[in-house]
Amino acid sequence: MGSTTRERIIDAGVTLFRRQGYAGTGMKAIAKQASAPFGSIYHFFPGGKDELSAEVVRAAGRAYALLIPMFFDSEPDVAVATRNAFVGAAQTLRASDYADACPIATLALEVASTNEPLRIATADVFTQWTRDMADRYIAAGIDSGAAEGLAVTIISALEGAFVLSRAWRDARAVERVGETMFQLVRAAQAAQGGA
Amino acid sequence: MGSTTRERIIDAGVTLFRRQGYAGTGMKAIAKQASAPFGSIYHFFPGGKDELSAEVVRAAGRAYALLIPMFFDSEPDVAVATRNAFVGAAQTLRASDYADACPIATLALEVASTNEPLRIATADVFTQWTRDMADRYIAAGIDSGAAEGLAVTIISALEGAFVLSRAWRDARAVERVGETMFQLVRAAQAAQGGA
DNA sequence: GTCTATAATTTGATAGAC
DNA sequence: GTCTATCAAATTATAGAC
Repeated sequence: MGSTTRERIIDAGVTLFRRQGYAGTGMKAIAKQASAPFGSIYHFFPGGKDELSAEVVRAAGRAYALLIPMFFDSEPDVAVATRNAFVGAAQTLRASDYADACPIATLALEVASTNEPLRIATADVFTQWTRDMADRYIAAGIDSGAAEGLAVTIISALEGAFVLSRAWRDARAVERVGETMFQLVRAAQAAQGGA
Repeated sequence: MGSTTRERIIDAGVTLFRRQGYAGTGMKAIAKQASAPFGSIYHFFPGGKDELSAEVVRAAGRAYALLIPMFFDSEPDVAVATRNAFVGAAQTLRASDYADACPIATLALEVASTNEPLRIATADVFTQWTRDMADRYIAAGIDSGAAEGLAVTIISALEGAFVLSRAWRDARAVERVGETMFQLVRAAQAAQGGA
Protein backbone atom coordinates (compact mmCIF):
# COMPACT_ATOMS: atom_id res chain seq x y z
CA MET A 1 0.00 0.00 0.00
CA GLY A 2 1.85 3.08 1.25
CA SER A 3 5.32 3.76 -0.09
CA THR A 4 6.50 6.43 2.34
CA THR A 5 7.76 5.32 5.72
CA ARG A 6 4.92 7.14 7.42
CA GLU A 7 2.35 5.35 5.26
CA ARG A 8 3.94 1.97 5.84
CA ILE A 9 3.83 2.54 9.60
CA ILE A 10 0.12 3.33 9.47
CA ASP A 11 -0.59 0.32 7.26
CA ALA A 12 1.32 -1.87 9.70
CA GLY A 13 -0.81 -0.50 12.54
CA VAL A 14 -4.03 -1.26 10.66
CA THR A 15 -2.90 -4.82 9.98
CA LEU A 16 -1.70 -5.59 13.49
CA PHE A 17 -4.48 -3.87 15.43
CA ARG A 18 -7.02 -5.74 13.30
CA ARG A 19 -5.43 -9.11 14.08
CA GLN A 20 -4.18 -8.71 17.64
CA GLY A 21 -5.80 -5.58 18.99
CA TYR A 22 -4.34 -2.48 20.57
CA ALA A 23 -2.79 -3.71 23.81
CA GLY A 24 -1.49 -6.85 22.15
CA THR A 25 0.50 -4.94 19.57
CA GLY A 26 3.80 -3.36 20.58
CA MET A 27 5.51 -0.42 18.94
CA LYS A 28 8.42 -2.67 18.04
CA ALA A 29 6.12 -5.09 16.26
CA ILE A 30 4.69 -2.21 14.24
CA ALA A 31 8.18 -1.05 13.25
CA LYS A 32 9.11 -4.54 12.18
CA GLN A 33 5.92 -5.08 10.18
CA ALA A 34 6.47 -1.70 8.49
CA SER A 35 10.13 -2.49 7.77
CA ALA A 36 10.90 0.83 9.42
CA PRO A 37 13.50 1.69 12.04
CA PHE A 38 12.04 1.86 15.51
CA GLY A 39 13.04 5.48 15.99
CA SER A 40 11.13 6.57 12.88
CA ILE A 41 7.83 5.86 14.60
CA TYR A 42 8.58 8.50 17.18
CA HIS A 43 9.89 10.82 14.48
CA PHE A 44 6.55 10.74 12.62
CA PHE A 45 4.35 10.33 15.69
CA PRO A 46 5.91 12.29 18.58
CA GLY A 47 2.77 11.63 20.63
CA GLY A 48 3.72 7.95 20.76
CA LYS A 49 1.34 5.02 20.61
CA ASP A 50 -1.78 7.08 21.22
CA GLU A 51 -1.09 9.49 18.38
CA LEU A 52 -0.18 6.70 16.00
CA SER A 53 -3.24 4.66 16.99
CA ALA A 54 -5.63 7.56 16.46
CA GLU A 55 -4.20 8.03 12.97
CA VAL A 56 -4.51 4.30 12.31
CA VAL A 57 -8.18 4.37 13.32
CA ARG A 58 -8.92 7.35 11.09
CA ALA A 59 -7.05 5.86 8.11
CA ALA A 60 -8.83 2.53 8.48
CA GLY A 61 -12.15 4.34 8.79
CA ARG A 62 -11.55 6.21 5.53
CA ALA A 63 -10.37 3.08 3.69
CA TYR A 64 -13.34 0.95 4.73
CA ALA A 65 -15.80 3.78 4.05
CA LEU A 66 -14.81 3.38 0.39
CA LEU A 67 -16.31 -0.12 0.41
CA ILE A 68 -19.80 1.40 0.63
CA PRO A 69 -19.71 3.09 -2.81
CA MET A 70 -17.95 0.03 -4.13
CA PHE A 71 -20.92 -2.20 -3.31
CA PHE A 72 -23.75 0.30 -3.76
CA ASP A 73 -22.66 2.01 -6.99
CA SER A 74 -22.40 -1.27 -8.86
CA GLU A 75 -25.80 -2.62 -7.80
CA PRO A 76 -28.99 -0.52 -8.04
CA ASP A 77 -31.00 -2.74 -5.65
CA VAL A 78 -29.87 -1.75 -2.14
CA ALA A 79 -31.06 -5.04 -0.66
CA VAL A 80 -28.85 -6.98 -3.07
CA ALA A 81 -25.96 -4.58 -2.52
CA THR A 82 -26.28 -5.17 1.22
CA ARG A 83 -26.16 -8.92 0.78
CA ASN A 84 -23.19 -8.61 -1.59
CA ALA A 85 -21.27 -6.75 1.11
CA PHE A 86 -21.73 -9.66 3.53
CA VAL A 87 -20.74 -12.18 0.87
CA GLY A 88 -17.60 -10.15 0.14
CA ALA A 89 -16.78 -9.93 3.84
CA ALA A 90 -17.12 -13.72 4.16
CA GLN A 91 -14.75 -14.22 1.23
CA THR A 92 -12.16 -11.86 2.71
CA LEU A 93 -12.45 -13.65 6.03
CA ARG A 94 -11.77 -17.06 4.45
CA ALA A 95 -8.98 -15.76 2.22
CA SER A 96 -7.18 -14.22 5.20
CA ASP A 97 -7.56 -17.33 7.38
CA TYR A 98 -10.11 -15.49 9.56
CA ALA A 99 -7.80 -12.60 10.36
CA ASP A 100 -9.17 -9.69 8.33
CA ALA A 101 -12.52 -8.57 9.60
CA CYS A 102 -13.24 -5.09 10.97
CA PRO A 103 -10.04 -3.05 11.35
CA ILE A 104 -11.18 -1.14 14.42
CA ALA A 105 -13.65 -3.33 16.33
CA THR A 106 -11.09 -5.07 18.55
CA LEU A 107 -9.43 -1.78 19.42
CA ALA A 108 -12.82 -0.10 19.93
CA LEU A 109 -13.84 -2.64 22.58
CA GLU A 110 -10.43 -2.47 24.25
CA VAL A 111 -10.33 1.32 24.61
CA ALA A 112 -14.03 2.09 25.16
CA SER A 113 -13.58 2.28 28.94
CA THR A 114 -9.87 3.05 29.16
CA ASN A 115 -8.73 5.62 26.57
CA GLU A 116 -11.08 8.51 25.86
CA PRO A 117 -9.31 10.08 22.83
CA LEU A 118 -9.12 6.72 21.08
CA ARG A 119 -12.73 5.91 22.00
CA ILE A 120 -13.82 9.15 20.31
CA ALA A 121 -11.80 8.28 17.20
CA THR A 122 -13.61 4.94 16.91
CA ALA A 123 -16.99 6.59 17.59
CA ASP A 124 -16.38 9.04 14.74
CA VAL A 125 -15.63 6.21 12.33
CA PHE A 126 -18.80 4.31 13.26
CA THR A 127 -20.81 7.52 12.85
CA GLN A 128 -19.39 8.04 9.37
CA TRP A 129 -20.08 4.46 8.28
CA THR A 130 -23.68 4.43 9.53
CA ARG A 131 -24.38 7.82 7.92
CA ASP A 132 -22.99 6.72 4.56
CA MET A 133 -25.05 3.52 4.71
CA ALA A 134 -28.24 5.34 5.76
CA ASP A 135 -27.81 7.77 2.84
CA ARG A 136 -27.88 4.83 0.45
CA TYR A 137 -31.16 3.54 1.87
CA ILE A 138 -32.66 7.04 1.83
CA ALA A 139 -31.63 7.45 -1.82
CA ALA A 140 -33.47 4.18 -2.50
CA GLY A 141 -36.71 5.70 -1.21
CA ILE A 142 -36.71 4.45 2.39
CA ASP A 143 -37.66 7.16 4.85
CA SER A 144 -34.88 8.64 6.89
CA GLY A 145 -35.86 7.27 10.31
CA ALA A 146 -36.15 3.73 9.03
CA ALA A 147 -32.95 4.10 7.00
CA GLU A 148 -30.94 5.14 10.06
CA GLY A 149 -32.31 2.23 12.07
CA LEU A 150 -31.50 -0.10 9.21
CA ALA A 151 -27.92 1.18 8.93
CA VAL A 152 -27.27 0.83 12.67
CA THR A 153 -28.75 -2.67 12.66
CA ILE A 154 -26.81 -3.83 9.62
CA ILE A 155 -23.45 -2.52 10.78
CA SER A 156 -24.09 -4.01 14.22
CA ALA A 157 -25.02 -7.35 12.68
CA LEU A 158 -21.89 -7.35 10.53
CA GLU A 159 -19.63 -6.49 13.48
CA GLY A 160 -21.19 -9.19 15.61
CA ALA A 161 -21.10 -11.77 12.82
CA PHE A 162 -17.38 -11.04 12.53
CA VAL A 163 -16.97 -11.93 16.21
CA LEU A 164 -18.77 -15.26 15.79
CA SER A 165 -17.14 -16.15 12.47
CA ARG A 166 -13.64 -15.42 13.74
CA ALA A 167 -14.25 -17.40 16.94
CA TRP A 168 -15.77 -20.32 15.03
CA ARG A 169 -13.37 -20.04 12.10
CA ASP A 170 -16.45 -20.38 9.93
CA ALA A 171 -17.58 -17.60 7.62
CA ARG A 172 -21.09 -19.02 7.33
CA ALA A 173 -22.24 -16.86 10.25
CA VAL A 174 -21.46 -13.75 8.19
CA GLU A 175 -23.28 -15.20 5.17
CA ARG A 176 -26.28 -16.27 7.19
CA VAL A 177 -26.62 -12.89 8.88
CA GLY A 178 -26.20 -11.22 5.48
CA GLU A 179 -29.13 -13.21 4.12
CA THR A 180 -31.30 -12.04 7.01
CA MET A 181 -30.19 -8.44 6.45
CA PHE A 182 -31.17 -8.82 2.79
CA GLN A 183 -34.68 -9.77 3.87
CA LEU A 184 -34.78 -6.86 6.30
CA VAL A 185 -33.96 -4.34 3.59
CA ARG A 186 -36.49 -6.01 1.28
CA ALA A 187 -39.16 -5.59 3.95
CA ALA A 188 -38.27 -1.91 4.34
CA GLN A 189 -38.54 -1.43 0.59
CA ALA A 190 -41.94 -3.14 0.55
CA ALA A 191 -43.17 -1.05 3.47
CA GLN A 192 -42.19 2.07 1.58
CA GLY A 193 -43.38 0.98 -1.83
CA GLY A 194 -46.66 -0.26 -0.40
CA ALA A 195 -47.48 3.04 1.36
CA MET B 1 -20.01 -13.01 44.08
CA GLY B 2 -17.56 -15.78 44.89
CA SER B 3 -16.35 -16.12 48.45
CA THR B 4 -13.43 -18.48 47.99
CA THR B 5 -10.17 -17.04 46.76
CA ARG B 6 -10.38 -19.06 43.57
CA GLU B 7 -13.87 -17.76 42.84
CA ARG B 8 -12.86 -14.17 43.53
CA ILE B 9 -9.94 -14.51 41.10
CA ILE B 10 -12.25 -15.75 38.35
CA ASP B 11 -14.77 -13.01 39.03
CA ALA B 12 -11.98 -10.46 38.84
CA GLY B 13 -10.93 -11.87 35.50
CA VAL B 14 -14.47 -11.65 34.14
CA THR B 15 -14.75 -8.02 35.24
CA LEU B 16 -11.38 -6.90 33.92
CA PHE B 17 -11.39 -8.81 30.64
CA ARG B 18 -14.84 -7.41 29.90
CA ARG B 19 -13.67 -3.84 30.45
CA GLN B 20 -10.08 -3.85 29.20
CA GLY B 21 -9.66 -7.04 27.28
CA TYR B 22 -7.15 -9.86 27.62
CA ALA B 23 -3.82 -8.25 26.68
CA GLY B 24 -4.70 -5.08 28.55
CA THR B 25 -5.22 -6.89 31.84
CA GLY B 26 -2.22 -7.98 33.86
CA MET B 27 -2.07 -10.78 36.39
CA LYS B 28 -1.25 -8.26 39.09
CA ALA B 29 -4.35 -6.26 38.26
CA ILE B 30 -6.43 -9.42 38.58
CA ALA B 31 -4.87 -10.22 41.98
CA LYS B 32 -5.56 -6.70 43.19
CA GLN B 33 -9.18 -6.69 41.92
CA ALA B 34 -9.69 -10.08 43.62
CA SER B 35 -8.08 -8.89 46.87
CA ALA B 36 -5.92 -11.98 46.57
CA PRO B 37 -2.18 -12.36 46.98
CA PHE B 38 -0.35 -12.49 43.68
CA GLY B 39 1.09 -15.91 44.35
CA SER B 40 -2.35 -17.42 44.90
CA ILE B 41 -3.17 -17.02 41.23
CA TYR B 42 -0.37 -19.40 40.32
CA HIS B 43 -1.36 -21.68 43.17
CA PHE B 44 -4.88 -22.13 41.75
CA PHE B 45 -3.93 -21.80 38.09
CA PRO B 46 -0.47 -23.37 37.59
CA GLY B 47 -0.94 -22.94 33.85
CA GLY B 48 -0.69 -19.19 34.27
CA LYS B 49 -2.64 -16.58 32.39
CA ASP B 50 -3.87 -18.96 29.70
CA GLU B 51 -5.33 -21.47 32.15
CA LEU B 52 -6.95 -18.71 34.21
CA SER B 53 -8.34 -17.03 31.09
CA ALA B 54 -9.87 -20.21 29.74
CA GLU B 55 -11.61 -20.72 33.07
CA VAL B 56 -12.81 -17.11 33.05
CA VAL B 57 -14.29 -17.56 29.57
CA ARG B 58 -16.10 -20.74 30.58
CA ALA B 59 -17.42 -19.22 33.82
CA ALA B 60 -18.66 -16.11 32.02
CA GLY B 61 -20.26 -18.28 29.36
CA ARG B 62 -22.18 -20.25 31.98
CA ALA B 63 -23.24 -17.12 33.88
CA TYR B 64 -24.55 -15.31 30.81
CA ALA B 65 -26.27 -18.44 29.51
CA LEU B 66 -28.52 -18.13 32.58
CA LEU B 67 -29.88 -14.87 31.20
CA ILE B 68 -31.69 -16.77 28.46
CA PRO B 69 -34.09 -18.65 30.79
CA MET B 70 -34.38 -15.45 32.81
CA PHE B 71 -35.87 -13.58 29.85
CA PHE B 72 -37.67 -16.42 28.11
CA ASP B 73 -39.26 -18.18 31.10
CA SER B 74 -40.95 -14.99 32.28
CA GLU B 75 -42.42 -14.04 28.92
CA PRO B 76 -44.34 -16.50 26.72
CA ASP B 77 -44.02 -14.41 23.54
CA VAL B 78 -40.48 -15.05 22.26
CA ALA B 79 -40.49 -11.85 20.20
CA VAL B 80 -41.21 -9.80 23.31
CA ALA B 81 -38.68 -11.79 25.34
CA THR B 82 -36.06 -11.04 22.69
CA ARG B 83 -36.79 -7.33 22.85
CA ASN B 84 -36.74 -7.40 26.66
CA ALA B 85 -33.23 -8.85 26.54
CA PHE B 86 -32.00 -5.91 24.49
CA VAL B 87 -33.75 -3.42 26.78
CA GLY B 88 -32.11 -5.09 29.77
CA ALA B 89 -28.70 -4.99 28.10
CA ALA B 90 -29.13 -1.26 27.41
CA GLN B 91 -29.99 -0.64 31.05
CA THR B 92 -26.95 -2.57 32.26
CA LEU B 93 -24.79 -0.62 29.83
CA ARG B 94 -26.01 2.73 31.14
CA ALA B 95 -25.85 1.67 34.79
CA SER B 96 -22.22 0.53 34.39
CA ASP B 97 -21.15 3.69 32.52
CA TYR B 98 -20.83 1.67 29.31
CA ALA B 99 -18.41 -0.85 30.78
CA ASP B 100 -20.48 -4.02 31.16
CA ALA B 101 -21.45 -5.49 27.83
CA CYS B 102 -20.42 -8.94 26.60
CA PRO B 103 -17.89 -10.58 28.98
CA ILE B 104 -15.98 -12.41 26.25
CA ALA B 105 -16.31 -10.42 23.00
CA THR B 106 -13.21 -8.26 23.49
CA LEU B 107 -11.10 -11.26 24.42
CA ALA B 108 -12.61 -13.31 21.56
CA LEU B 109 -11.51 -10.77 18.96
CA GLU B 110 -8.07 -10.41 20.55
CA VAL B 111 -7.27 -14.12 20.62
CA ALA B 112 -9.04 -15.31 17.45
CA SER B 113 -5.80 -15.23 15.45
CA THR B 114 -3.24 -15.49 18.23
CA ASN B 115 -4.22 -18.08 20.87
CA GLU B 116 -5.86 -21.27 19.68
CA PRO B 117 -6.91 -22.79 23.04
CA LEU B 118 -8.56 -19.55 24.09
CA ARG B 119 -10.21 -19.14 20.67
CA ILE B 120 -11.78 -22.56 21.09
CA ALA B 121 -13.04 -21.64 24.56
CA THR B 122 -14.81 -18.58 23.15
CA ALA B 123 -16.18 -20.58 20.20
CA ASP B 124 -17.70 -23.11 22.60
CA VAL B 125 -19.45 -20.35 24.54
CA PHE B 126 -20.95 -18.81 21.40
CA THR B 127 -22.11 -22.25 20.31
CA GLN B 128 -23.85 -22.81 23.63
CA TRP B 129 -25.55 -19.40 23.58
CA THR B 130 -26.84 -19.74 20.01
CA ARG B 131 -28.10 -23.27 20.67
CA ASP B 132 -29.97 -22.21 23.81
CA MET B 133 -31.53 -19.29 21.92
CA ALA B 134 -32.48 -21.41 18.92
CA ASP B 135 -34.17 -23.93 21.22
CA ARG B 136 -36.42 -21.17 22.52
CA TYR B 137 -37.54 -20.22 19.03
CA ILE B 138 -38.07 -23.86 18.10
CA ALA B 139 -40.19 -24.34 21.22
CA ALA B 140 -42.27 -21.40 20.04
CA GLY B 141 -43.08 -23.21 16.82
CA ILE B 142 -40.49 -21.75 14.47
CA ASP B 143 -38.85 -24.44 12.34
CA SER B 144 -35.35 -25.43 13.28
CA GLY B 145 -33.48 -24.00 10.28
CA ALA B 146 -35.10 -20.59 10.65
CA ALA B 147 -34.61 -20.70 14.43
CA GLU B 148 -30.89 -21.29 14.12
CA GLY B 149 -30.51 -18.45 11.63
CA LEU B 150 -32.52 -16.22 13.92
CA ALA B 151 -30.35 -17.08 16.91
CA VAL B 152 -27.09 -16.41 15.05
CA THR B 153 -28.45 -13.13 13.70
CA ILE B 154 -29.75 -11.92 17.05
CA ILE B 155 -26.59 -12.75 18.99
CA SER B 156 -24.52 -11.15 16.23
CA ALA B 157 -26.70 -8.05 16.30
CA LEU B 158 -26.40 -7.80 20.07
CA GLU B 159 -22.62 -8.20 20.01
CA GLY B 160 -22.27 -5.58 17.29
CA ALA B 161 -24.68 -3.19 18.96
CA PHE B 162 -22.51 -3.46 22.08
CA VAL B 163 -19.52 -2.31 20.01
CA LEU B 164 -21.37 0.74 18.69
CA SER B 165 -23.02 1.62 21.99
CA ARG B 166 -19.78 1.42 23.95
CA ALA B 167 -17.93 3.50 21.32
CA TRP B 168 -20.71 6.09 21.18
CA ARG B 169 -21.46 5.93 24.90
CA ASP B 170 -25.08 5.76 23.87
CA ALA B 171 -27.23 2.73 24.62
CA ARG B 172 -29.81 3.69 22.01
CA ALA B 173 -28.00 1.57 19.41
CA VAL B 174 -28.74 -1.53 21.50
CA GLU B 175 -32.38 -0.49 21.93
CA ARG B 176 -32.81 0.32 18.25
CA VAL B 177 -31.30 -2.97 17.14
CA GLY B 178 -33.47 -4.77 19.71
CA GLU B 179 -36.58 -3.23 18.18
CA THR B 180 -35.55 -4.50 14.74
CA MET B 181 -34.86 -7.98 16.17
CA PHE B 182 -38.33 -7.93 17.71
CA GLN B 183 -39.80 -7.36 14.25
CA LEU B 184 -37.62 -10.10 12.82
CA VAL B 185 -38.92 -12.67 15.31
CA ARG B 186 -42.48 -11.44 14.72
CA ALA B 187 -42.03 -12.04 10.99
CA ALA B 188 -40.71 -15.55 11.64
CA GLN B 189 -43.73 -16.27 13.84
CA ALA B 190 -46.09 -15.00 11.14
CA ALA B 191 -44.35 -17.05 8.44
CA GLN B 192 -44.81 -20.14 10.62
CA GLY B 193 -48.32 -19.42 11.82
CA GLY B 194 -49.48 -18.51 8.33
CA ALA B 195 -48.14 -21.69 6.78
C1' DG C 1 -2.65 -21.73 51.42
C1' DT C 2 -0.67 -16.97 52.01
C1' DC C 3 2.49 -13.65 50.86
C1' DT C 4 6.98 -11.37 49.33
C1' DA C 5 10.92 -10.97 46.64
C1' DT C 6 12.85 -11.46 42.53
C1' DA C 7 14.11 -13.38 37.89
C1' DA C 8 13.75 -12.87 32.88
C1' DT C 9 11.53 -10.56 29.30
C1' DT C 10 9.07 -7.02 27.06
C1' DT C 11 6.91 -2.65 27.07
C1' DG C 12 6.68 2.48 25.61
C1' DA C 13 9.77 5.99 25.14
C1' DT C 14 14.34 8.85 24.70
C1' DA C 15 19.12 10.24 23.39
C1' DG C 16 22.28 10.93 20.27
C1' DA C 17 25.47 9.46 16.53
C1' DC C 18 25.34 9.52 11.62
C1' DG D 1 15.41 11.36 8.31
C1' DT D 2 17.73 6.90 9.61
C1' DC D 3 19.18 3.84 12.89
C1' DT D 4 21.12 1.93 17.42
C1' DA D 5 21.64 1.74 22.18
C1' DT D 6 19.55 2.33 26.17
C1' DC D 7 16.32 3.66 30.08
C1' DA D 8 12.63 3.05 33.46
C1' DA D 9 8.63 0.63 34.14
C1' DA D 10 5.60 -3.18 33.52
C1' DT D 11 4.92 -7.91 32.11
C1' DT D 12 4.49 -13.19 33.16
C1' DA D 13 6.27 -16.37 36.00
C1' DT D 14 9.04 -18.69 39.87
C1' DA D 15 11.21 -19.55 44.50
C1' DG D 16 10.83 -19.96 48.95
C1' DA D 17 9.82 -18.20 53.72
C1' DC D 18 5.99 -18.44 56.71
